[in-house]
Amino acid sequence: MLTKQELDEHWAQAREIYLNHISIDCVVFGFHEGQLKVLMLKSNNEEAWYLPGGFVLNEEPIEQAANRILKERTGIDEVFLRQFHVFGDPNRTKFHNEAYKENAFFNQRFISIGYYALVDFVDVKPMPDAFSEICTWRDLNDLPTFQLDHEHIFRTALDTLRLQLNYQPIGYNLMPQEFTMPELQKLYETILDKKLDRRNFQRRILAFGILDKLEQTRKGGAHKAPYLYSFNLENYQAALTEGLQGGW
Amino acid sequence: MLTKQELDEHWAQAREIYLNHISIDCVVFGFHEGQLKVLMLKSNNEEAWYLPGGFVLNEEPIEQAANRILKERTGIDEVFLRQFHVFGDPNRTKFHNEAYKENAFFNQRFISIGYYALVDFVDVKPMPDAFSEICTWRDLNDLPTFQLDHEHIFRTALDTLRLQLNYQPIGYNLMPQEFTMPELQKLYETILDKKLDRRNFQRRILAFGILDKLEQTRKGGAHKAPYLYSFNLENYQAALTEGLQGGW
DNA sequence: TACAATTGTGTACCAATTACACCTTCGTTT
DNA sequence: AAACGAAGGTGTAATTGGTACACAATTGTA
Repeated sequence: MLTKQELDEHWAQAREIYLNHISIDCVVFGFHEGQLKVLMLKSNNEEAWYLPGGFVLNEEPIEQAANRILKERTGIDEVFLRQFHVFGDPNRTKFHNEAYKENAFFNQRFISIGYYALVDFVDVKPMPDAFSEICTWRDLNDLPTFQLDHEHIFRTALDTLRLQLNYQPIGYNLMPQEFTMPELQKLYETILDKKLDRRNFQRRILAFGILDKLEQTRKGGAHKAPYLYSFNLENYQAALTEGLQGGW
Repeated sequence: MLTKQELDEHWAQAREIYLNHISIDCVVFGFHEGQLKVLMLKSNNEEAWYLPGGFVLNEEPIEQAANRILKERTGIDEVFLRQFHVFGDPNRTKFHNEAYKENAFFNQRFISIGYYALVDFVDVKPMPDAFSEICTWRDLNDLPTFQLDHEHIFRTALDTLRLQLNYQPIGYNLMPQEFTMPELQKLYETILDKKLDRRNFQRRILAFGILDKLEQTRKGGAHKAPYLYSFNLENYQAALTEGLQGGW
């Protein structure tokens, strides 16, 4: 944790250590208790929430910068992280610039590269940044007011995720090591915001060949115990690069 | 056309009028005589070709910058133009920086936003920029040596285009007003680099409902005259936003 | 007028998706 | 301990979509 003075010095140097005009914003998706969550921070100054973000060091690849930023807010590394869009409207940080005008670094236009991440909820240790008092998961059904254009960024990420679902396997990054078929289905239903047929979902997802059926079942519920599954990493990776299906 | 001196003055001011560290590169696809083409420029100094590119003015939205750059090289406007990836490796312009080291503006790291465009070949009037002697279409089967990471940028754009083909109608921007079914099929085959069944292609593309069959046929070939089609703009736009098909 | 080449159209077959039903198993209830 | 409710496991018929073909029609040319 940095002191106020160290922070001031950091931002005073920011124009020298970071690339000017470029920022990164991350939409971090997690899944917990049947709900899709997004990691957000609450601004110190106002009743507005924003997405984890940061800047690119002078000699740092942008993918590495995104990873670094993610790690700073979550403590985790080596996660599913993809750029999905660049937000380059000159007015997108107008309000921001006013609020932080005492900070010279923020007094410039930023073009933000949007990344979205899929992470295992339980691995994340949310950590606030220098401008926030709270860093926590927000339920997609109970989203707060967003700062700047972060609602637009979030919405674009969600749309991208839904589209990706059609030709990329997802779940490995969002589910625990072992999970049941109904739990995986709930993930898909939550992302798509749509009910799926239990039997058809199972057949289709199994046909992809990315799951291993385990011997054990999950006892405890007041009903028939479902089988446990885990992802077959080899096939999963293959499906990631190949794409699940073609069109033409 | 600017004189050498005007150019020098322009680049001397570049750090003030353009956002530093940010560039835009465009992969412009055209289709002519059954061949897919990409617009490229040949460097004055070396035997290397590069993609149309440029920079973002201080208060300019990036989409507008991409459009401006495209118009400067082609003369056309209001075309299909989509960002597809950001290239942010710190070494990507290393060679570039050396070659242009007398130009202060180029002596910095650039993160490049990649756009791809689909344009009607005949509308384009290729115009060289300040660093090129030639601006012209290059056949995808006969590509030159690329400068910097432009081969990677081009390849990523082509992969994106192929993927988009699965859930977006394309063709309106690449085909003339009226065209025959075999001509449209050739476009798809060229993009995908794959033969398609004539009859199945026709059934499938017609099922999308984005084509209007015209009364006339195209005479002239030494064979049965094919019907002419045009795109139904209303349905085409709808398909663009809706996506041609879903997965889940 | 016959021919070669190309287009228009149709159909049988297989694969994938959809819409369902029935049985099994778990903890709970009585 | 037997019955029950609720959820999971598995199967199948009907429909849709995709693939692989064949044949007739039309064009300019030989």
